[in-house]
Amino acid sequence: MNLKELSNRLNLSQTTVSRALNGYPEVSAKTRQRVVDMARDLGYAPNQQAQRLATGKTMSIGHVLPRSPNEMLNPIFMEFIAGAGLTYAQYGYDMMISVVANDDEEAIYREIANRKKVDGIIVHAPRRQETRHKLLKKLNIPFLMHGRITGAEAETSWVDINNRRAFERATQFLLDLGHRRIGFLNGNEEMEFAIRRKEGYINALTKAGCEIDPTLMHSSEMTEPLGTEFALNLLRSSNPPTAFLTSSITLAIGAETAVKSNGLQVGNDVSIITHDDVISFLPNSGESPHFTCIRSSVGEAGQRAAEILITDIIDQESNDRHVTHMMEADLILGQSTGPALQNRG
Amino acid sequence: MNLKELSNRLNLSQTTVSRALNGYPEVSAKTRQRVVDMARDLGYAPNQQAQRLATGKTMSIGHVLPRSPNEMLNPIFMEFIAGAGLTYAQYGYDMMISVVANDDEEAIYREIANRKKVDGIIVHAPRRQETRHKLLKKLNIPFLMHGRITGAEAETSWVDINNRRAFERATQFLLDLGHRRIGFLNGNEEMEFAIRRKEGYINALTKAGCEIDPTLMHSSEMTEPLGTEFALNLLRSSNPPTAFLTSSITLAIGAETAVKSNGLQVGNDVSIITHDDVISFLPNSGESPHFTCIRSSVGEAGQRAAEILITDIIDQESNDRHVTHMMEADLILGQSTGPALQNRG
DNA sequence: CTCATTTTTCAAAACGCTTTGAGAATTGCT
DNA sequence: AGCAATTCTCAAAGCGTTTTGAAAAATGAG
Repeated sequence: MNLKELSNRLNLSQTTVSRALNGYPEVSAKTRQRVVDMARDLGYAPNQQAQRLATGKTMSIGHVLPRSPNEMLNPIFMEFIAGAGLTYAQYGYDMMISVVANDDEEAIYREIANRKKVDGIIVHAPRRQETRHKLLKKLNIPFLMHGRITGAEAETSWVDINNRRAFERATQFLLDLGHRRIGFLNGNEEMEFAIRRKEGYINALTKAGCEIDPTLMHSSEMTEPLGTEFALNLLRSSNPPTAFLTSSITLAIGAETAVKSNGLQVGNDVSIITHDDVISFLPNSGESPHFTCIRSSVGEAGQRAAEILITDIIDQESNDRHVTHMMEADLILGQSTGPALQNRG
Repeated sequence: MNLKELSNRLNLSQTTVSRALNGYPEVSAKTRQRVVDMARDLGYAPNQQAQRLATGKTMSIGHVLPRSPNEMLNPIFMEFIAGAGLTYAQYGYDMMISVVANDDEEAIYREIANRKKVDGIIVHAPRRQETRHKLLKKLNIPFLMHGRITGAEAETSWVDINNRRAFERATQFLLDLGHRRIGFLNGNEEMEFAIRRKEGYINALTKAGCEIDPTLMHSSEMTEPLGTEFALNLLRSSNPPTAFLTSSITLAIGAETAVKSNGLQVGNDVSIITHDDVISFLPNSGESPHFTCIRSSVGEAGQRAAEILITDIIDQESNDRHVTHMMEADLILGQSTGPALQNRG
C-alpha cells in the first residue's frame, strides 16, 4: 500500500492525500476525514525512505559507540541512550547507533556526514585530547557533546555534570567528618570527566590545607574488581586512608568488598562516598541509600541532550548559537559514611 | 556533491559512474579508476536515503528496547548490541534502536514494518506469553529472536543459550560437592530464560532425589541489592542453604555481600555459582575467576544473531527455513565454591 | 446573474540514487 | 576491409514521497 494506490482508491490526487495526512490547511475537513479513515483501514503509512529523500530530513540522530581498547563498555552509555531514546520517541526521531573500534571513529563520522545518514550526532565521552568536535564542525553536521571539552566550551553545545564542584563537595564532606586521608578511585584520566573530578578532589584538599598524596589516587577503568584491588592496596599500606571517594557505583562496590575483607565496617571504620549515575541495575536509592553519594542521573542527561540537539536542528537559523546545560549533582547522605575514627570519643 | 555533479565533472553518465563505484563489470578498468579517484578527491559518497529508496533495501536492522515497568535496563542488552554492532559494521548495516514503554511495543513494530524502516528486526527477551513473533510474521518482516519461544521453536529463527542444561549442570555440580539445600536467585519468571533455568535447577534436584523447597527459590529483577536481600532472608531462616545458584553476576555480588555480612566465607562456608553473561564492566575472568560460573558470552550471541539475520535477509529465497543457534555454556571453576560443610572432616 | 475571491483539487517536477534496454565504440576473425 | 561479437557508455524510467504552480470548483458581494 503506497500513496498512489491509496489516492486511486479515494479518487483523489496524491497531493491532496499527502496534504490531508500531513495536516496542511488546504484541504477540507470532510476530505481529510475520508483520507484519514481510509489510510487507517488500509494500514497505509508513508515509506520512510521516500519521505526522507523528499524532505531532506532523516528524522534520526546518530550515536557513535567506540569500544575502548580493552572492550569495556561503560554502563552509563546505555542509561544515557535509554533516556535520549525517550525524547526521540516523543519527537518522532529515530536513533542510529554505530559500534566501532576506537581508531575507525573518524572514518565513521565522515561517512555519516557524507552520506547524510542522520540529522545530528551525539558525541560521547570527550577525551583530554579531543578532536571530534573539530571534525564534525568541518563536516557541517549538527552535534552535541555529552561532556564539555576544556578550551572549547563556547564552541559546541553540550550537556554535562558539574564534576569539579560535585567532587569538591564530596571531598569537603569527608573532610568535615574529620577524614584526612582519602583514597580516590577515579575513572580513566584520559577522559575529560575524570580530569575534572580529580581537580575537585584536589581543590578541596588544598583549601583544607591537606597535603596531596599521589599514592592515594588511582585511575582506571571503572570495574568492580579494580575497585577492590586498588582499595585493598591502599588499606594494606602503612598509612591507610579512612575514607574512599569513588567515581562510580561499580568502584564503590569493589571498595566495599575490600573494606569488609579487611574486617572493617563501612560507614564506621571506613567511609565511602561515590558518584552515582543512577544506573538502573545498580540502584542506590531509598530513604537512606546504601552509599552516600553525589548523584546525577545520566538518563536525565540523555533526555536533555536529545531535546537540545533536536531543537537545535529544528531552528537551523540559530546556526552558531550553542546551547549548554550544566547539571548539578545532589549530595545524598547514605549509610556508608561516618566520622573519622580519630575523631571519636 | 552528488552523483550528477560528479558525473558532469567526469564527462560520464550517471549510469557509468554508479556502476563504476558499485563494482559492476560493465565498465573498463581505466574508467573505473578515473571515477574512483575523482570520487575520493571530491569526497563523494552516495546519499543513503536515495540509495535506500532506489534499491528498496535500508541496510539496517532494528532493535526494540522495551523498558520494564520499573525502568530497569538489563545490562546484557548493551553487551548484546555491542556484539551485534560489530557484525553490522562488517556487513555495512546500520543499527536502529527504539526505546519504548512496554505497552507501546506492538505499535512500534507495526510502524517499523509499515514504513519500511529496516530490513529486519531482532527481538529481545521473549516472555512466557509471547506474541511478538506472530505479529512480525503477519507483518511479513524478517526477524530473529534472542531466546527461544516455547512451543514455537520451529517457527522462528533464534539464538539462545541452553539455559536448562547449564543450570542443571550447575546445580549438579553443587550437589556433587555435597550441597543439599541450594538457594536459587533467578530472574523474573515472566521471562522465558528464567523459566528454563528454573527447570534445569529442579531437574537436577529431582534426579538426585532431593526435595524441592519453594522457599529456597526467588525470582525478581536481577539487581545487586535484591540479591543481597533474598540471600540474607535465606541465610537467616531456620534451615539455611549452604550454596547459592544465581542467574546473573549482579545477583551473585549481592549474595556475596549477604554471606559476608553474616560472618561467613564464600567458597568455604557457603558456595556461590552464577551464570556469567560476560558483562564487560563486571568481569569475572582470569585463571581462577572470583565466581565459579556457567559462562556464555552474550556479546558473541549478538554477533551470531546479527550474522544469521543478515544472511537470512540476503538470500530471501530461503523464506521459511529458519536458522537456529544454540550456545552451550561452559562451567568454569572459580573461587566461590567448595564442598558442603557437613561433608568435611 | 456576474465577477472576484476563496477553497479545494490536481498534474508534474523535484529529491538522488539504481537499473533497464539500447546504442555507440572497440575488438577479433576471416 | 567487412562483419559479428564484445566492450563500453548512455538516456530515461523507475523508487515513493513532498512541494510547486496552476486550474477547477465553490462561495460571496454587488
